[in-house]
Amino acid sequence: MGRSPCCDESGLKKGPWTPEEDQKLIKHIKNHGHGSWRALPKLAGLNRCGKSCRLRWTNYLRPDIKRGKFSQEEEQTILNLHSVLGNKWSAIASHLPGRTDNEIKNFWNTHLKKKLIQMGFDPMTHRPRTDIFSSLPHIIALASLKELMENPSWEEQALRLQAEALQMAKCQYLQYLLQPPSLTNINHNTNNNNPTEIEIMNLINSLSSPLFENQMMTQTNNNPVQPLGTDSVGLLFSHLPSLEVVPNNTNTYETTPFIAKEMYSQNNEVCDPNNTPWQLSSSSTAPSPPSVAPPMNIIHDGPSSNSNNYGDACSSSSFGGSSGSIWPDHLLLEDALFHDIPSL
DNA sequence: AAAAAGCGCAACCGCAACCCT
DNA sequence: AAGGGTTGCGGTTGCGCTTTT
Repeated sequence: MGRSPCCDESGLKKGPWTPEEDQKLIKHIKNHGHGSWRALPKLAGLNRCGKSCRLRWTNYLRPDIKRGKFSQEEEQTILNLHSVLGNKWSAIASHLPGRTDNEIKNFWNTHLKKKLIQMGFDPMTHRPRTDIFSSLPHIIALASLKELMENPSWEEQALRLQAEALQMAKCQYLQYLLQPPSLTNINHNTNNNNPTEIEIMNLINSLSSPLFENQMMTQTNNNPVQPLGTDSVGLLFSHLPSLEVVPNNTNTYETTPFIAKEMYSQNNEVCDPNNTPWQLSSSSTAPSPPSVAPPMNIIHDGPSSNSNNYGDACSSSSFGGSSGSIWPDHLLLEDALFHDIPSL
């Protein structure tokens, strides 16, 4: 197919727009709409290519554009959507009224991506980076050095830092073990590296620092904050449901209840405390999605089945299917980002 | 105070999908 | 069905501003 010559055409201005050009473009679109972008520059008296005009309008001049800092809600929405959609900036932007794909892309590249990397997460998979243990000695060394230089009681500090770094790494590894399969990988039913319950229990039991408790305590639904004991772990396994999010188009995505909850509920209504299977669709009687939510159907297939990665763990007799509804929000990256986790 | 480095963001580039004839 | 034109999208660049050295 032929490519449009666009800005390569000689004589057309490139680079930053002047206020005069902006005014011409705004005035023309106000009066005539944009029509054919290719024809617009001539009609509007602009020495620009249509592409440049379209970009300027959609990313900057459009009257409904929301400017300023991204709110924490917006930030979390971007993280959630990115974990499902990847770098589909326009799709993500469609859930954030007033924000452009370009703005979201920039925000991701300059802020969120770095934030994830700093916390030891892979920004593409949203999973903890698997090389955490290999880099641990380096991290500990750096952290210890910093403390040594700043704190007179350096021996104590160095020991404390080492312990905390190890705990943090364990937390991240646990998070990795318990996380749903890659959200961007639809065919994930095979996984030969499932952790055993004993491995996970041992890991949990070995974690005891305030740092760990901060990360691992339940914090939802105004429940009294309780550390996770054996029962909690059982619950945790028995309630890792598999969700299918089916957009109106033909693509199918799988996502976590956390993401769905974020997208469809503002008050934790979706996570039914009675474990009633819930279903959301444009025609259902379930809680209506917020205005930013996409017109999707969500099918909840109940507590985790053997068809997913958690099948073995969930069908285990020792972690029997008790009822409840607590999705381990605290195990998810998106939540962790907003907790007060000390950085090393 | 000046230079260097880092950061944020608007704008550009090129590809691919869509549309129209 | 094929081919050319148009639009949309994601990756990248470059520039101006801010912060650090």
